[in-house]
Formats: sequence, structure tokens, C-alpha cells
Amino acid sequence: MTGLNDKSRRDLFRGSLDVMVLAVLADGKQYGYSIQKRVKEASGQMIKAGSLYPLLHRLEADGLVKATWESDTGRDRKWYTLTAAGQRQLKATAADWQAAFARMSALVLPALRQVTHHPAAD
Amino acid sequence: MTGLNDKSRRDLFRGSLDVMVLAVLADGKQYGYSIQKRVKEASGQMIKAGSLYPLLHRLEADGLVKATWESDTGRDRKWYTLTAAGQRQLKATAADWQAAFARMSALVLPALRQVTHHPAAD
DNA sequence: CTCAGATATATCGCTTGACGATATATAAAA
DNA sequence: TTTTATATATCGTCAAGCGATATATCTGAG
Repeated sequence: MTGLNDKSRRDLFRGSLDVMVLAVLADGKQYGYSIQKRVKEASGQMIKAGSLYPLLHRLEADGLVKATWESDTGRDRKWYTLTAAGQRQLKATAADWQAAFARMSALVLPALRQVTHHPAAD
Repeated sequence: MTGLNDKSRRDLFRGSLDVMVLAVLADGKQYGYSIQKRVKEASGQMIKAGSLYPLLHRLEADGLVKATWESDTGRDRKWYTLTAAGQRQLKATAADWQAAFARMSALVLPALRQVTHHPAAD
């Protein structure tokens, strides 16, 4: 019941980080650091800075987000917004993501019950 | 609505393949090829041979599964079973995986509705 | 005022893992 | 007989998440 180690957790979320970031941006414009905090808050998943910024650059290069340097409180921050392509991508990916996890749950959850209620000797 | 490309799908499942395989083995002993087919069938996810066998070797090295060469139908196959440690691992991982998925859904699904019902101009 | 800690963005090299390609061998089916 | 499915295995490649590190600004405690 100890939960996952760092390595397992890292791998578990791999490939879902894009969706998380796009999902946060669906709400409106955000800058990197705030995205990081919101994802952590909402999903429990901490995207490390060494992952986040390259990821944002990738999304920008792919035309899924648009970035502008702006200062609202006297401090320059790089604000990101979803492009139309980003919205389409989010729609497609999120739907697929949901379906995939639902199917995986159908495999994993019964197995979880199995080992919980009928543990076998080694 | 085109869904994910191969690269995205690959990454999405990365780190979940272990759980899938352990889940299949919760039912009883299986050999590599049958695990591959059962995961495909149950989750829609095709674990490629180049991923599956190294993965099984890793699980064995970690003591989560035990392997024996046996022939039930005249043909030698490498049969895998969960060890006690493998069962514990499955319990911990599956529970964590489920919780993580639930939290991520709470972030992604509202965002999906957001872009679907309130698309913004670019 | 000063210094510490949070905020904010960025890059580099390392490591891991999923994959395609490829190899090998046997059983079943045409 | 020859093709196709079954069955396991390894190798090199590629992508991504991360720790470490750098840099700069803002805030708050002393």
C-alpha cells in the first residue's frame, strides 16, 4: 500500500502531460509556472521544470499554443494560449485518452479485486 | 476526431504496460504470446513483441513474476506467474493508477467540455 | 537594507523504455 | 510443400521526462 516510487509514477504519467497542459489552457491564458501549479493542484502530478518548458516549446512549435511575453504585474511572464489547432488537438486527444483509460480500467480493476480477495501462495 | 497518432498512443501507454501485464497474470499463468493477445483484446492496446519480452525479463529480474519452460501441448512455452511480490506490486500500482486516472479525468473532462461548447477564435 | 526563499524561464546531458527490424524455430493450414 | 500463425529473443534508434544547473526578479523577514 506504499504507492508508487518516483520512477513508476514518472512513467505512468508519460504521454499524458501534453493533455494535462492543454486542458489547463482550455480555461484561458496561463504562464509556465502557473500551469505547473495548476496541474499539480488538479491532478496531483508535478511536471518538473525540466519537462515543462521543453514541452511548452514543443507545443508551440507544433502550433498548438501561442506564446507572448507580457507583464501584468510589472513582471515579465511568457503567457500561453491555445490556438484553434490546439483546441482541436485537445478535443481529439482527450476523448481518445478517456476511452483508452476506460478500457485499461476494465482490465486492471478486476485484477485488483482478484489479488485482493484471492491472494495466491508463492 | 481523428484520434491519436501512433507516437502519441505509444507514449500514452508508456508506464502502464507493466500494470497491464501484471493484471493479465492475476488470472493465472500465461505465456508471452498469450499475454500479448489478452492485453490487446481487453485494453485495445497492442504491446509489440520488441516491448513485451524485454518487459517480461525486467519483471522477472525484479522478482515480480516467475518463469518456467513447459509444454502442455507438445510445444515449449515460457509460462509466467505472479510472485507474492508481484501481487503486492499489482495492488499498489493498480490502486495508484486508478486514483491518478480519476484525478486526471477531473482536469481533462471539464476542459474537453469547455473547448467543445465554447470554442474561441484564434 | 540585506539576505533568503519563492517565483519564473531556460538548457544540457543522462537514462529509460517502446519500437521496428531482424533472427530463429515450430505448429497448423492451404 | 509452402505459407501463415505461433513463439521467443535481441539490437539500435528515438523520444521524453528528469536532475542539475544557470540566471534573474520579486517578496518578506530580520
